[in-house]
Amino acid sequence: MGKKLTKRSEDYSKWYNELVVMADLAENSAVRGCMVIKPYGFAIWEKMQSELDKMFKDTGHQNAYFPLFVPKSLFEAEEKNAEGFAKECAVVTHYRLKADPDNSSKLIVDPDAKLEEELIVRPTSEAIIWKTYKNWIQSYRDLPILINQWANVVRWEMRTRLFLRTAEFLWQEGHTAHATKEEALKETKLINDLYVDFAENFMAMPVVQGLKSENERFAGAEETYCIEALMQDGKALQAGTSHFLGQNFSKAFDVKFATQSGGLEHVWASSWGVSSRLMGALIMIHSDDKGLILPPNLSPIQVVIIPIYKGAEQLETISIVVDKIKKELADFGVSFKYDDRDNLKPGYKFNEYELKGVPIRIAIGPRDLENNVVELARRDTLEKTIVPMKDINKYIKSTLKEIQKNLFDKAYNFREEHITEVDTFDKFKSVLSTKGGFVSAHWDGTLDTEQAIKKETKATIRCIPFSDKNRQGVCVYSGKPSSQRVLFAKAY
RNA sequence: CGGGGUGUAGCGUAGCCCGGUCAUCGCGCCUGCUUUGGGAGCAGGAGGUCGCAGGUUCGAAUCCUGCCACCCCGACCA
Repeated sequence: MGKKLTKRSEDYSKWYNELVVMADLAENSAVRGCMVIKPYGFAIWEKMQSELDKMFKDTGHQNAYFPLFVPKSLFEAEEKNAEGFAKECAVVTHYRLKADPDNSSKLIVDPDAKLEEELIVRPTSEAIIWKTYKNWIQSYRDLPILINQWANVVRWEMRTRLFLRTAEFLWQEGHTAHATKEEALKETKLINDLYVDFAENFMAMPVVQGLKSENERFAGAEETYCIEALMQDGKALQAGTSHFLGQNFSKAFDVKFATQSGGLEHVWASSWGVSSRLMGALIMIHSDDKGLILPPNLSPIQVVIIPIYKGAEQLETISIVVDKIKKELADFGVSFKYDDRDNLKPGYKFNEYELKGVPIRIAIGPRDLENNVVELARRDTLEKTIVPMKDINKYIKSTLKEIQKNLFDKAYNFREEHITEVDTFDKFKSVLSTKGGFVSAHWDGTLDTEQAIKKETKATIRCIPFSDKNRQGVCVYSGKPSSQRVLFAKAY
């Protein structure tokens, strides 16, 4: 913290490190690719968590918690799911350590403490949750089950990237069970819409909403709905997914229910999640050369107040006025911080809160006291305004809204400028290599074409958008007929 | 797992080619005084297994071998 940022880094991992949330990596492979979330970073996550949690509960969901460990046999039950994750699992094989007989200061794994069955550290919880649901569901009266879990999961990725792909990450995972296919599909779509709402209205991050291609789909899913965002460097980021699981898991775990008419059927399911990756997205989508820019709706501190003074006496005079402002802000539901640390100069604090992305700064000094005004500065435009003391609340209320909107509009315009429709493969390649962003192109719907394009350009199908449907054309690669444009991009 | 790079104080680094007062500099930290409207100044001070383990040598941050971690590019992926 406190290091001067002179230019945007191409390397976002480094960028994060410079910012407020830092990963301190231990020096051994056991915690390879894990991150430490520092207090300010975690405050952002908590804010995101609490807003999302509210949205889940408003739509009838409940929180629960399931174990970290999944016995291997359970994991095997759903083949596709197991296949999808088998290559990247942390596995517990022993339950005890003992002193090394050759070196008493060292510990070794006790070979006598080998587990009869290995435990998988959950990469996702479908298996253990469906094992549990089997006992919870007998009748249509037990349905639907609408459960969400806030948890950590572990995926032993070959290559990690801070925030975007860490070995351990925080997320929420929803797992729902329904009596009918229609209901499960409706739930899948409901959450997809909810994620759009959260991304756009809280994160100020415009997203494209649509379906994943079969190739990009979650292994155990019949259909994967996604939201896809575009970062400032022109790369796409999958921001949240919602899966229609059909009866895959209920069949794998034999979860049947008695229907109203006396039949016995497998239940229908959905699962969905967003992760701490969203923090990475939030940083990447709004930051500028001065540091983070947080949308007011998610900023742990919306307003920071910085006193400018000489000597304890002046500080005291200012603090009395600030007390009044603090009270008004609190009544107003605005979160704020009064930074009266004496060992740092105002200029230092200005830069610190700009680095942290606090939306509005109030500076107040003797000159302002005389004129009964304060200086307000907004982080997104860096504009400063002198505001009469009595208008502070009004100004702050409207400015917080304006900043939220401005951030969204800015990101939206950038996104729109970076969706390029192309009709030839040459154009496809040149847009990708020069301008970046989403390339909107016709696709014949085959896996072969998708993989050939990926091999040649590194671009994948990010999303088959819900908008932009039913436009006839020919596939940009194969020339075969196509009924819809899809979005390609290089992705994180 | 393949290809490239890096590892020196809390952070960022110089030194490595050509072994020998080379452990350098900046930020940060501690003490004191002066400062405070855009990252304070001066003076003094603390802080290091030079990634780890071997080897070569009279002598290794520097050369050799092995290992580990991190970063970038692939494969894989939220």
